[in-house]
Amino acid sequence: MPKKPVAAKASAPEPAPAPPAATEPDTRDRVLLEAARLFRHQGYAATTLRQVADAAGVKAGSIYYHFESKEVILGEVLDKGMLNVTDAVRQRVEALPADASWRDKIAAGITAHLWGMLHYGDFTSANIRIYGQIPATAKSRHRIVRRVYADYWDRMLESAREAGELRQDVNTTVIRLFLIGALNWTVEWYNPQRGSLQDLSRQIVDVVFDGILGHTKH
Amino acid sequence: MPKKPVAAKASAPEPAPAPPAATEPDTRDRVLLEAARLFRHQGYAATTLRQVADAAGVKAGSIYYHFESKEVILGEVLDKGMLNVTDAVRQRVEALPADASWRDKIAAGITAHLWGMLHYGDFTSANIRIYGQIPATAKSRHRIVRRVYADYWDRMLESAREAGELRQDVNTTVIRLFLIGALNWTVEWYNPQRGSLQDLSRQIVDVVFDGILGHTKH
DNA sequence: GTCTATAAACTGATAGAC
DNA sequence: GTCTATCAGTTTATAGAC
Repeated sequence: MPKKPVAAKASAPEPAPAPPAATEPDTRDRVLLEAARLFRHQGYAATTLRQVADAAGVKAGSIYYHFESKEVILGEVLDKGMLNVTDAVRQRVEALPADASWRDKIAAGITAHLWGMLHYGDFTSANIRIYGQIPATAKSRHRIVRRVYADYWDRMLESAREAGELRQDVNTTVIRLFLIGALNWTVEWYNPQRGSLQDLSRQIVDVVFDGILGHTKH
Repeated sequence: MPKKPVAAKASAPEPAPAPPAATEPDTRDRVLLEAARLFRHQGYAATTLRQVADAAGVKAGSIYYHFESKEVILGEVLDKGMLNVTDAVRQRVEALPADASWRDKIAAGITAHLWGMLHYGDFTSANIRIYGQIPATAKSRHRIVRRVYADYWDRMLESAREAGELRQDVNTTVIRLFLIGALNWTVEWYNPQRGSLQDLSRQIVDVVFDGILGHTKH
């Protein structure tokens, strides 16, 4: 049962690994990609390995060469959805100048979360759609990946509050749950034909910061 | 195949219908209730009619006396989730005094939507969780019920905007999608043990109206 | 690495007794 | 109204050829 190569072994005199260029994904990656797409639109239990195999261009039996079971595929799809968004947010926030305000960091986090959600749509949408519907074992194995991301936001919001950049009369956990929930749901309704992602991000950041009433001033 | 009695027939000299008191739900209602609960936690396709029957205290074959098919059960669960919330919001908004501002109406709508989502949790959560995962036929039959509710909010937000009570630089459709999405997601994270629904409603209305920064003034 | 063939179990739905 | 029994079709996963 081969695993995805993570790094070249130091001692093996192999040829240099091919650059991760715009080459077609191998069977293993195609299975994950199509599984995410099918989990998203049909749910986990409703998706058969025959469907995944068909979409990936192999026969059902061949999947078991790459994955131990259907649940292992599920685990990888869930993790990939969360980790992609986590990485996108981290990179964007940490790319800000050292003197950036917490307001700037939160705005960057919102923009990056939106971009990540929509860019990895099948993985992220599958994640939020089916998380409440999967076997308890898969759920508990994935929970830590979610916790890490929640903690990242909690620290950011708490710091902003301590710096006086956030309102004091609303719980930061409530803000985090409300905000992330709202952002997650965009993947269910955003339509690129009705406006650019950049424009949507601007509107959402404005509403999150200043509300929908609009007679505010900074 | 009996249908749920909707109103007493004018010509039939039947005894007065029993008051809809705190009596146990009949088999048909129990099936709907347990189906909603199982759809919510397992998804539509993953839920077997044997599971629904067991939970409702009957045998699988008996379900077909009350429902034509599994998909008919699905349709009723989906409609019930949306209609319950729609009714709750309508009643609460229309109960306001005649001179209520649009701001008051929107606040009442948010509070009622939250209450409805959480009070009919299995139906509403099943609805938002599985809507993207059901057969196209069931989807299209349910779509109109969703459209009615979206239109109600669009009219309310548009009126508020025309009255100058809403910011002009954000699309009202974006506001509606973002707001309803955020409110829907509360059913996935709200925990009554961490605070009352009343307190949560207050915090959410405040954040939606004035944002998370907090240095605003009216 | 991918295939075919198959095992063992489960599915929605129907027929007919009571 | 509810039951038992059953049909025809699926499902995940395995074994072994190539």
